[in-house]
Amino acid sequence: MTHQREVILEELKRLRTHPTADELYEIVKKRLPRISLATVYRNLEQLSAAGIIQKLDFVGRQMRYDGDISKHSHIRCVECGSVADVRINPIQGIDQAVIDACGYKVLDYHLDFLGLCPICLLKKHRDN
Amino acid sequence: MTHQREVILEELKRLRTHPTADELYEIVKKRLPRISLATVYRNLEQLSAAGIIQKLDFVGRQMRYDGDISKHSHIRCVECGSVADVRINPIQGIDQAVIDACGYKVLDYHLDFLGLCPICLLKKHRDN
DNA sequence: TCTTAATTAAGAATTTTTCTCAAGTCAAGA
DNA sequence: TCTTGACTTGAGAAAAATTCTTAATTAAGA
Repeated sequence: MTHQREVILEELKRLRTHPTADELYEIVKKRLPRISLATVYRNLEQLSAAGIIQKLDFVGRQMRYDGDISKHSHIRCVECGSVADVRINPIQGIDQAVIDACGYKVLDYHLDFLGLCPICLLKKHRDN
Repeated sequence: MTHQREVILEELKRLRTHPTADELYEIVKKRLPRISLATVYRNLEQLSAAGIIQKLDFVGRQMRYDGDISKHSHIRCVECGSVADVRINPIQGIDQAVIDACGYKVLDYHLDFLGLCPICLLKKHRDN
């Protein structure tokens, strides 16, 4: 475990914002000013391959990362792109329903939401 | 409605493969050899903004497009990236549960799956 | 048929991510 | 402590996906 990897993991676990690689790079740079963006990408890739963090590859074009690997849903604001956690009970018996419906074997599922965050909701109300 | 847009929409509606912009470009090019990739992107963007098609921006880094705008789930093969439809009953009362959990207003949700398609499942069995 | 506003093709530019490689670091054994 | 070899880093180049720019063309209404 290199120092760089340690700091990347530490900062990601501390954040609750599901940062992009670039956002995390800017934050880590405050502690390690000489770190390179490729190092951030490389370590995020390895940490998620090892199951230590989660790569959110279903929240739009850009990857986001989550230091919390417990199973939970996300909601993304369609206005500002912010992502929040949503704790919802797992759906029972869904795997078999999918195999029956399409023949694929289910490894995982994501129940994710699109919506408006409290701030953007307020803005909309003001504008109308 | 330009001829290009007509052909793009027609081919997308015909396909059941949730193509990427590039895949659709290759298919449309057989009918319109001089069409440019940017035209395909531009029209897919406009058609999805108009609600005539669906942009799948939660299936990985690359966007995919679906000519079927009826509400349904998708499953993506982790090996080959193929995407199939899954018809599952809508989840009751989920909107209120989310507002309670995180304060965001729900506009839409996606219940999507990761798994293995029948072909890759077979390959895995052969390799082991 | 004109007019004009929208759309096109082509390529440049941008954005996000991955790759390359020389130099640096680490861990374990001699 | 020194050496060795494998792993990792920083920096920039490259790749992949998408968007933008521009002059030319086309669609659609008057």
